[in-house]
Amino acid sequence: MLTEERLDAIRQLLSEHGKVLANDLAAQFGVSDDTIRRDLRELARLGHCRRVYGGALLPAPDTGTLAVRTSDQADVKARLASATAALVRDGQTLYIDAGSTNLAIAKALPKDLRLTIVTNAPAIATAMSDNPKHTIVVLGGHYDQSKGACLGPQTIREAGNIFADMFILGACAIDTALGVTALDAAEAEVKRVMIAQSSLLTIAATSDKLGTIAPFKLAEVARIDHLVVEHDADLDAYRAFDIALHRAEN
Amino acid sequence: MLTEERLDAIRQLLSEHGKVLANDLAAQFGVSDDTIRRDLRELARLGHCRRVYGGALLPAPDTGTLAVRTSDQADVKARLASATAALVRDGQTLYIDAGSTNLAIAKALPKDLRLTIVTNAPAIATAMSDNPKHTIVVLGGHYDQSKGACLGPQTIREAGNIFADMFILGACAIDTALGVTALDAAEAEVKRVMIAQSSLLTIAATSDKLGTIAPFKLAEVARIDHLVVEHDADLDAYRAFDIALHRAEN
DNA sequence: CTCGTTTATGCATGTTCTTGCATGTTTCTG
DNA sequence: CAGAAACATGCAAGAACATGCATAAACGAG
Repeated sequence: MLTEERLDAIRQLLSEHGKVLANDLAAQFGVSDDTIRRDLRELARLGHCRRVYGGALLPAPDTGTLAVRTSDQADVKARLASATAALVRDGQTLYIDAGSTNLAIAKALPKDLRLTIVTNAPAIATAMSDNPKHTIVVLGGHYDQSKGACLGPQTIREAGNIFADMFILGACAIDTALGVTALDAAEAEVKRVMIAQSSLLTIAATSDKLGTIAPFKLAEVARIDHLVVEHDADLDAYRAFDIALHRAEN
Repeated sequence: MLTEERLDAIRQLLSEHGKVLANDLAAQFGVSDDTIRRDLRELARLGHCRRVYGGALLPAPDTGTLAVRTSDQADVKARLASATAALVRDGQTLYIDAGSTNLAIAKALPKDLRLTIVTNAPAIATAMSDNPKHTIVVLGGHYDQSKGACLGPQTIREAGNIFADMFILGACAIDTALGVTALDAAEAEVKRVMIAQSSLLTIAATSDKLGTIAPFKLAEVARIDHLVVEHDADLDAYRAFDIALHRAEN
């Protein structure tokens, strides 16, 4: 049996049952556990499954409400947030798009700096503490409830008039070869405009985003100026680029 | 059974029943109490539950920044909200501006009606439960943190393109002789546009708003179509006008 | 056909994760 | 206050895992 056939078969079993066990697959296909694990690793990298101890599950389709996603990995996000917030300088204008990590970053922004914050995520606007040094601009448009963001032509039109010093990009996949990608077409459109209108591109990524791929391309990896990751992330593949790499504290 | 599956199952049981007992879970999944306790500890860390002696409960809904004003007179506002929400008809487009009473109204809107909700209050957009029948449009612009609303020329320009069946006007003073007035100039500008672009004008007012006056005039009292008040409000002065008067239940 | 390269695979090694149990502590209840 | 139940912590066994290396098959160029 060819390797590709086996991968297809695993995809098939996954979509049928929602889960697969590494042991079962090894016995079923007559290969070693190691080979199955390699397969699952590859499938996970392509986003076809989510690896768990003992096998793999179908990728979680937007786990529950926005509130749940926000509280998910709250400690990790808080650490990423404070590391990211440290990159901001007095007087800057920031684009911040949607995502629970970006929400945490917005909350962590230094309160003693004069900042202009432009966002298409209403939750970020409401989360900013009442601070006279912070000017907040909301990009309106059609509000996508599952994303927690305003998307669509009106949002893009409004963003077209605003240039920023830094764009804090959220919720996307990063692969050194294929670049920065997003899961949703409408979301990708807005993010592309924000990238084009910003001097610096900053991404704060939880480890599950690194080395993954999504359908809609946003930018090359080389376009990234600051990459903030968890303390134990593997950054070797990124050192070849001209990117300022930052680790969150443990 | 995979560990991840067990965690998912516990999440499921939690959302169904609102609580879980550690003993029951251990028996149900055929693992030790210790393992269940570890699971609950993990779920609590992720914010999916709140640990209590003997098991776990669903987490208390998080308290935002506007929580103080929102919780003020929460019972009164909830009653006003359900009375106001009853005025809405299927297929309508609604302008809803900022204010804690209006936030309560937005939450109380019937979930089985197709509605288009246009608001300059980001908190209202985020508060709407994920409902495919509701289309939500956010009016962007400069976000006034103390008001919790987008105000200014950009907001007005965007509102200029949208006509609604009803405007639910919030946070203003009402006097039978001097009309409907607002406390803030920028706020008043936006409200005036929304009034001009809406067929019906609805106001839900707590009793402390009746018979008071603020600097910036929005409209004559006769312009009001629906006035929703507390159960014990004195409405005599309003009967001379062609206004549909509604009392919230006690 | 032959040689070098690439790819897939299995195995050995060491690491990490999960789990149950033992121990001691905290919390509830009568 | 006393007993029981629930809990936290440390430990150990086993399963699952990652990694490096060796082997064998597949492949392409000369």
